[in-house]
Amino acid sequence: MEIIATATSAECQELSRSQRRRRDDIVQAALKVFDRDGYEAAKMIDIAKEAEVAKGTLYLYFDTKAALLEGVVQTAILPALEQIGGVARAHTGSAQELLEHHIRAIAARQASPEMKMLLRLMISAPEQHSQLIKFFHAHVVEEGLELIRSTLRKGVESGEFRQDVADMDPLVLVGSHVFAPVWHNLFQEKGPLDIERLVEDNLKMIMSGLLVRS
Amino acid sequence: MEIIATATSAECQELSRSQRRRRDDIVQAALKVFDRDGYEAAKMIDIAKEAEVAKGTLYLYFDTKAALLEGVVQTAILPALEQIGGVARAHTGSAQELLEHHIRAIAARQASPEMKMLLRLMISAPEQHSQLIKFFHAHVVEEGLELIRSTLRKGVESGEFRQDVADMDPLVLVGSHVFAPVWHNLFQEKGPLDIERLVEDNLKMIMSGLLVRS
DNA sequence: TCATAAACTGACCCATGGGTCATTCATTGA
DNA sequence: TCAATGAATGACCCATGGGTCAGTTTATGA
Repeated sequence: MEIIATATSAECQELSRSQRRRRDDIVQAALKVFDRDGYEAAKMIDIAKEAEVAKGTLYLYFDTKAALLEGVVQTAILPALEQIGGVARAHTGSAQELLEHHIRAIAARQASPEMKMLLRLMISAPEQHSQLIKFFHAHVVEEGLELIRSTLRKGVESGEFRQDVADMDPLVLVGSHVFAPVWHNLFQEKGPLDIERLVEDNLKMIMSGLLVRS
Repeated sequence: MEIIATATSAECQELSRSQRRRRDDIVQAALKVFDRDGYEAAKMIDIAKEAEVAKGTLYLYFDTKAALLEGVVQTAILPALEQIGGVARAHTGSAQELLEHHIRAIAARQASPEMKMLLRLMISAPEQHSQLIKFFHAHVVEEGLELIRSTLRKGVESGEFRQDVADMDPLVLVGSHVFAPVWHNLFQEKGPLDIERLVEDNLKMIMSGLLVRS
């Protein structure tokens, strides 16, 4: 699994328009089947049927099943995971506002179907997808946590947050949101998480805690 | 996957002492291999080697690979998931104390290696383990959340917590802890979660929020 | 229209691993 | 010591599914 692959073997160079379309059909089909069955259980023949091509055709565009997965991650997953930062440095309002913005963004991102699939993929076979996990840790987890961490510091400096907040593990602020992909994988049928409500409740607690003001 | 199985086929009736030991060897070996490789990728021959028996011997004690998994879950997993309730009704202190107690208990439970394995198992093949997932949802997730919910109500009634806390989604109070099994599956090598610290930070935020007192 | 190449097909190959069972080994009791 | 019982073995069977490639169809362009 080469995440930042520099175009290997089958998917080299420029492809013609029709080739590009075909490739995209296959990627979309694979995304659907991988998501439905999981990577291990997904059968190449099913992906072929879904894409309405013969099995052999898959191998004209991707050398192996693993390469196809890589194509899916690169084409359909990673683009959805682009930065939420940027807003951070430009932002001029209160730390509280900024924190709220970040938490909403993280909650929305974690609720996406891509996250659901990614989580299943990574947990099912961590050894095989160690590169993907590394990428995910660096660009989703750490980046997200660091965003919050810096916002907490900012809030302490501006006097909005208590001193000890600066050393707080940022995970406690988004734990219920990063849990969403797990929920979607296991309990989707029990009714989906009400993300909106979760965010509101979380923000309420973050800002005020539970206790009545003494 | 029959979780509350009433002794099917192979594992019927009383077993002799030596048989019981053998069975337990196999369960322990299976637990180890399932945990290491995941259920799908785990090979019966590897479990046999781990238990220091021949492959055929496994089938004297368990009819199928799935039955072996069931044996593992029943023997090694479920007993570790026994109730955290009970304390609830007996407890006489403040709701705040009770809430803290529950959160510590939940955090500890979620940090266990059994949870790590269970999560992987369920996410890898939700269709096959729907019974297990149902059990897990009812006896771990819902029971845990209900415990918190009732404590929140108690705190509102006693005047410790704000009114609106009663309607809060309890997941926001334990999100970072139920995320622990995911972390352990994916990022163990990046250093384990500092559960103690996470609990302390979480409790601090739950009770006081982040803001300076106005 | 026809030659050439590129895209596509699906029957086939074969490694893998769950499950079987004829045979061997160990234990027990007379 | 010697059946007789049952536990244990591992070579074997076979379904599955990833990957191949000789043959077929479609597109191109002179």
